[in-house]
Amino acid sequence: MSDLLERLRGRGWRLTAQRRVVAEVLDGDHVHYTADEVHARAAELLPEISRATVYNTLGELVSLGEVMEVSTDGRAKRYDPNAHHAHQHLVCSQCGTIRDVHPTGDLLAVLPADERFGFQVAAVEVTYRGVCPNCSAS
Amino acid sequence: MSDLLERLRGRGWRLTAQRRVVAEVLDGDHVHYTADEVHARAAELLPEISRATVYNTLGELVSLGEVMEVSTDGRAKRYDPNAHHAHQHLVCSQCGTIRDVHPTGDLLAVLPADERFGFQVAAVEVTYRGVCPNCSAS
DNA sequence: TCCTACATTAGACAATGTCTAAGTCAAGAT
DNA sequence: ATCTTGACTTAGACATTGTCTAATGTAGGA
Repeated sequence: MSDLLERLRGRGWRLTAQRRVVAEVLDGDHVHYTADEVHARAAELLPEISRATVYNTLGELVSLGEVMEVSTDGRAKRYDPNAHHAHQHLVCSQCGTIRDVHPTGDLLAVLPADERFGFQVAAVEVTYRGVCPNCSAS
Repeated sequence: MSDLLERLRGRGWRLTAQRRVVAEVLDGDHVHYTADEVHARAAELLPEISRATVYNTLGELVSLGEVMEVSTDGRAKRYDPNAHHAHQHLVCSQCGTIRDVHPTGDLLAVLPADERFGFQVAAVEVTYRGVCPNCSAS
C-alpha cells in the first residue's frame, strides 16, 4: 500500500494533500472503514477535508482497482485496501467485525453451466456469517 | 407461498388487509423487489397502505424466516420470498437482473478451520456477477 | 512565475430506512 | 352481537448514506 501514491502518480493523478491523507488512512491491511469513518480519520490529519472529496477519492480508488468496495450489511459500504489479494469476508452477526478469509477451491467452478442462464459469469463474492469469539464469550 | 398467511396466523399474527396485500405482492418465486417496489405494487391493491407498514411487514417476514433480505448492490435491499429453498444469486453487472442459482457442494466446508478465527460460522451468502444474455447482445 | 485544467469545498439535494404519537381495528371475551 | 384491548397502521418528521453543483483553490507543466 505504501507505493500506492507512486502507482497513482503513474496514472496521471495529481497528488493533493487530500488524496495523500485518504491513502494514509487506508494504509495497512485488515481495515474495513466506511466512507464516514475514512472521513473522520482523514480529518484528524487534514481538518478541512470535505466529505465530497473523500467520497470522490474512494470512488476513484475503486475504479482503479486499488480498493475493494464491500457491503456486508446493506448499510454503509466499506472500503478494503487489500484489493490485490483475492479474498472473501467473514462477518460477526452481532458486532459486525469483519475478517478477510481465503476459502479453498474455485468458487466460480461450483456454479454449473445449466445454472448460469447464459450469463458470462466473471466474479464471485462470498460472505460468511457467524459469531466471533468475543461475542460468543459474553 | 399461498399458505404463508396460514403460517402467520399460526404464529399469532393479526391478518390485516395490509399484511395480506404485502404477502400477495411477494407471492410467486423469482421476485426480488425493493421495499419501495413492494409498496408501489401493494398500493395498487390497497391505495392507502403506508410505507412504514410495508417496511414493518417486510422486517417481520424476514425475522420469521419467510422472506430473505438480499443486498447485491449496496443500494436498496431486495426481498426474496424464495426463503425455504437454499439458493444463491447471480446478478447482471449491467442491468441488475437477479437470478436464483444453486451452486454444487458445501460452500461452508470450503472455509478451512484455520481461516475461521474462532468464529462459529453459521451461514454463507454468495453473489455471482456477470453479464446477462440480454446485455451481452446489445 | 503564470496558466489552466483538474481538484476541492460547502451545502443543497436525493435515496433509503427508522421512529413517534395518534388514531384504527382484529379477534377473543362477554 | 357487541365490547374491549393491545396490536396494527398512518403521516410525516427525522436519520443515514450518498450524489451533485457552482464557486474557489491549486498541482504541475510551460
